[in-house]
Amino acid sequence: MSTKADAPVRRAASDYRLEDQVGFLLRRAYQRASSNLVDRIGSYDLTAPQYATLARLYKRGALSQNLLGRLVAMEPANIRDVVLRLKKRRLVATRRDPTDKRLILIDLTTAGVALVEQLIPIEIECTATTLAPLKADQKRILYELLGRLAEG
Amino acid sequence: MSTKADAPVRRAASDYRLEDQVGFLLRRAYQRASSNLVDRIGSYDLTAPQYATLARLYKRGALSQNLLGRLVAMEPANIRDVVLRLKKRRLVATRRDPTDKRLILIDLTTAGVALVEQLIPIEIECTATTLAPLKADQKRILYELLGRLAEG
DNA sequence: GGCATATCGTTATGATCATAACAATAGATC
DNA sequence: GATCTATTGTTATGATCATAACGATATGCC
Repeated sequence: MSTKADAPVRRAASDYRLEDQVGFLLRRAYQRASSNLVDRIGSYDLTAPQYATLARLYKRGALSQNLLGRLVAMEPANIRDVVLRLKKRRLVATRRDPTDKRLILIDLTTAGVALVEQLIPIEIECTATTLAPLKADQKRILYELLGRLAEG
Repeated sequence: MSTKADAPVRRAASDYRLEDQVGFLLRRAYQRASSNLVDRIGSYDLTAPQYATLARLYKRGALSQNLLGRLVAMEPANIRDVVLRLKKRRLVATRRDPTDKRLILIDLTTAGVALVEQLIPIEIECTATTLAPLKADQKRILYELLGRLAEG
């Protein structure tokens, strides 16, 4: 704890504060949200990106690996690994697209569908927990602002 | 691209949307912010967490590795790796605390100080870029809300 | 048909991330 | 002083992340 004040104020003063940088704030807020989620669905051995992937497939049905990746904001190389892990656990199945040999179509298995339907209410509850410090109208504003940032 | 509409609406309908989950929004917003930063300081071969670490040391002076990690929101195992990389590049130096043999004190080298002072204005400019889609009062509100989320 | 370009998936590399288990030291308590 | 507990740093494991380079397939245009 003791920083041992052997050098008082060695750096040139500056108005700069790390806490004022959005990136840092966003990273910490995401850490919190992610931690909340893992606390709840961790017993299912699922991570946040894995859950997002399953949820996407649940809503949209079969998707090419590449498009699936874009819809969950993951690079091709990353969505590949996630799909591999989900496939190993039989939550997802793959097949080649007959009309476009480049594509790999990903879809939920029966087990995958069952799991997602079990997790969705937990996720909703978890989002509520994360947003608990905010009032209703503040939540709405936050969504609006975050959405604008993400879209750039 | 073509999803090949071979299965219309196979899942039970649900009000759930992935885009409504804060975690997902925060992750995407952080991706954007991080990408903006890397676009600008990438030529220095620095990542966002590495920059944050340097910035902390710049403001606070020498810190124990553990405390440094807490101040940049990184686990002990992770801050260790970051410090090792920065140390390898001579941006940071370490020494043992004489009064508490458990502690490793981290501090910027002369080269580290020079680099931070070069990067700070870039970071500030980068934050401005990320926040460009927002009006002044919206930025203020966003900070307020994100801060509240991060603290829990 | 043939060719340039674009897209898809893979591989490799390196940097975060979180978690658990562990040895060493410090501090508190008696 | 001896012992119990807390903290610090390390190691190991596994999952994201981003980036670049690459072969295979589609698509556009001529």
